[in-house]
Amino acid sequence: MDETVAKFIEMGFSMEMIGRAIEETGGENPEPMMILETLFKLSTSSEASSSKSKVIDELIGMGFSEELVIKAIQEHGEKNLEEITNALLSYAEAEKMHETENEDINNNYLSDDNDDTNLYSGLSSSDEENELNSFHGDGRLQDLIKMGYPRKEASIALERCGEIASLAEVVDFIFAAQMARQLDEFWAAPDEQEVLRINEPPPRRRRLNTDIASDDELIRLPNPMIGFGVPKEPGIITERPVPIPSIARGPPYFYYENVAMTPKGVWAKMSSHLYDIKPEFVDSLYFCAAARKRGYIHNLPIKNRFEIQPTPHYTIQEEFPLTKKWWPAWDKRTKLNCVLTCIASAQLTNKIRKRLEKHERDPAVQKDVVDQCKKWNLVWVGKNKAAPLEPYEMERLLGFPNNHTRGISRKDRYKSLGNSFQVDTVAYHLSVLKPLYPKGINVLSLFTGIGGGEVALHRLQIPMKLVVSVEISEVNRNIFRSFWEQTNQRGDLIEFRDVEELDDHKIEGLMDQYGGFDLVIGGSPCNNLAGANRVSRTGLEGDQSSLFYDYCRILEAVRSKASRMRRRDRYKSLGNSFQVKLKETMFLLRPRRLILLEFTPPLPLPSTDTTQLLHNAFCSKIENFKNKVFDELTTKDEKVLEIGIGTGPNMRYFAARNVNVTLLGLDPNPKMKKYARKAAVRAGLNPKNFRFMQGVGEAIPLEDGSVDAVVATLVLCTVSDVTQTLNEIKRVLRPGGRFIFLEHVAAEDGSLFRRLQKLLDPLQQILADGCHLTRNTRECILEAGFSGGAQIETVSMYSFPWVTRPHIYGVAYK
DNA sequence: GGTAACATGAATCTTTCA
DNA sequence: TGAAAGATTCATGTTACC
Repeated sequence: MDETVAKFIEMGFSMEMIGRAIEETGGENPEPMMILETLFKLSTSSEASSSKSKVIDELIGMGFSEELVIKAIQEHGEKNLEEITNALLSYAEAEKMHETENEDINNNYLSDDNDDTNLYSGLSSSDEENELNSFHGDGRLQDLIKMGYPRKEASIALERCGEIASLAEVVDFIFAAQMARQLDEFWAAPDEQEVLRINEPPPRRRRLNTDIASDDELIRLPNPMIGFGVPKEPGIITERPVPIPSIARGPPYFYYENVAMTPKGVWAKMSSHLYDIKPEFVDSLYFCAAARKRGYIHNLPIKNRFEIQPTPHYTIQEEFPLTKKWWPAWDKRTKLNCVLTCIASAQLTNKIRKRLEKHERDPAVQKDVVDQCKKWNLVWVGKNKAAPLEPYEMERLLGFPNNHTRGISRKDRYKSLGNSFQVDTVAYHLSVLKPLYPKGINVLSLFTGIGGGEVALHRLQIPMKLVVSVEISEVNRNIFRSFWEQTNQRGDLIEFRDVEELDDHKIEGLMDQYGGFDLVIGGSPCNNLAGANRVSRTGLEGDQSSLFYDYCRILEAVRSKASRMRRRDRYKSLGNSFQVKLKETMFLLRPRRLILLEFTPPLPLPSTDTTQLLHNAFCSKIENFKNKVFDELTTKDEKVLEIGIGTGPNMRYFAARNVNVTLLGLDPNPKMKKYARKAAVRAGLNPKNFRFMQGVGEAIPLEDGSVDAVVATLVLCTVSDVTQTLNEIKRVLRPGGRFIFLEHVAAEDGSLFRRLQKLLDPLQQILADGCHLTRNTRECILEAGFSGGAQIETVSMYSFPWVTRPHIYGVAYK
């Protein structure tokens, strides 16, 4: 009995409640199941009849202010939870509008001139209505950015909400996503939570219009440009002055680089798109004999950095000793300027030689020559002979191996080197990864160039288990591949030409295959940012430099997927026991009424009475329902495809209809294979008749008309493209074949439940591996064009989580 | 057709000086 | 402190040459 009580405590019930439940159940040794039922009863009723403070606490925990919660309870009574929630949502909406108005007033007040740069200034209510109504077309993203939302959040919201969404809906989505992120942080592992609590900066929901950044918002370059400190200078710090926002902390790490001297406002914009992390500006002249002013936005730790050995020479004369003999005393340079992509002409060398032969002692001539030498980075290679650096000399300055770029044209060598990292500088920053990844690292390298980041990791002796490289220049790809081969790398190198090839699906596939990325490194093109560009220095929106947004897109996809993988692994590391899952579920649910619609633990259940009872209690109630769905299958269905087979929770339903069925299981996650196979064996299916296929519903790897039936239970809520998935299902079905389905769908338009679904949709997508709450799957199926029509029933039942209802089930005929 | 040489500017930051 | 001058800058487009 003590063990049973302990289990109930572990599930989250209080001792007091368990005592009451045992008492009410009666008898000296009541059945655990009976106690459990009483506990649920008590739990549910206690939610409604508990003290006011408990209700307040819970609503505050949902993100509402204490003041509003009390107001709502006073107005609607503490027992009417639905009315209270409805009222709170209305209050929150009104408060948000009020907040917006205040910000507008403040913006106008703070604005020096009342021109049109502020979108809100002078807007009447009808103007606002017009704006809400006219929120369509290509300018939607820009509108949101002008309103102050980060581009990343805005573009995700637009993508998820769809073309016809109103401004209010998209803004609601962003707001809900912010809430979801905060909840996500709540669910972070204990060690992550500890980090989150320290120096948490207040979240910024809205920003000023940054198209024309004010002076306060500009990021100014530091002087000296030493970032968080450099080895040979005093002032190294080990804690960031401005902490990394919680959303960006922890692995996978990222490291973004670009030129320091950009048009005004560019770094502020890049920072705002990379989690508001303040850039670290470093001039490579503190590492080598040439300047290279760069900004780095990264979430790496900064403590215990170290230099790679051997360290480069610190002055021109030490790096290139042969120049000492010819170096005139009046040229005081010890450092070179930035290595650029172009070099001086041979004609300039000739001109300088001729002038010096005639006027060597003329200070004016000397100054002019030094100016030219600085401008073109010339070094003295003979008497009165100042010449540009050779490519191999640039390689040395930049920390690359000798002849790293050999084998391509001289011009391409200069171009590639001029665009590369300074390896020693980057390696200093990346050195903190060495103790973190002693067994190696998985790298996603965007805009790889000639592989400066990878050379740094190699010189740090951090094994690269995997490098996924994206580089558009064939010349650069060849250089990098050559480096990979010459250094006998043992890891896998996967190359992409264009960042656009790397969509979310590919990223997730790679992460599933290799267990995720540890580092996303890259510097997007600076062509439209660089000071040396006199033709098209058009800023971050320029043709090439706008690829920065692809870096952000890909990084976000990687971190989002990693977050889901981490959560999944966390469940596993905790034993993936039913109790753990249930405890989390019960915490989320208010009131505590639930039925698990589809849950089969990936690992065998612990054989305790309580967990088994719980499992039985939840699953028995849905069994009848699922049986009805699967009754559509007959022994004539010899070859059946199940989309999203997961761990195989439906195996017994298949086995009950046709034990000899040939079952094809499709799932994007290859790790599901072993669980699905075990489930098939447990259900009594012949393992030889079961085939697992890794893939997605949008691209089913089967021939046309090759299966008798397709089954999908709770899958269309998760796929990226419902219409495409349905088209694929039609394609692989034989004529007369049937699509059998069970899905949860959006609640009725305009209902409170629908509003809650809309609010919780982003959270659900994060917690439930991309599951959408607001899909109109019924309409999609009806419009999919199944030639034999479709029969669809709608039911409303309690489910897990409770917002995933109502449900539809039925069959569509090809 | 491919490569190399050559001519071209302005934004931004830094330094100087009144 | 602010204006002015000086210094620096992951470049581009055209032409010449092989």
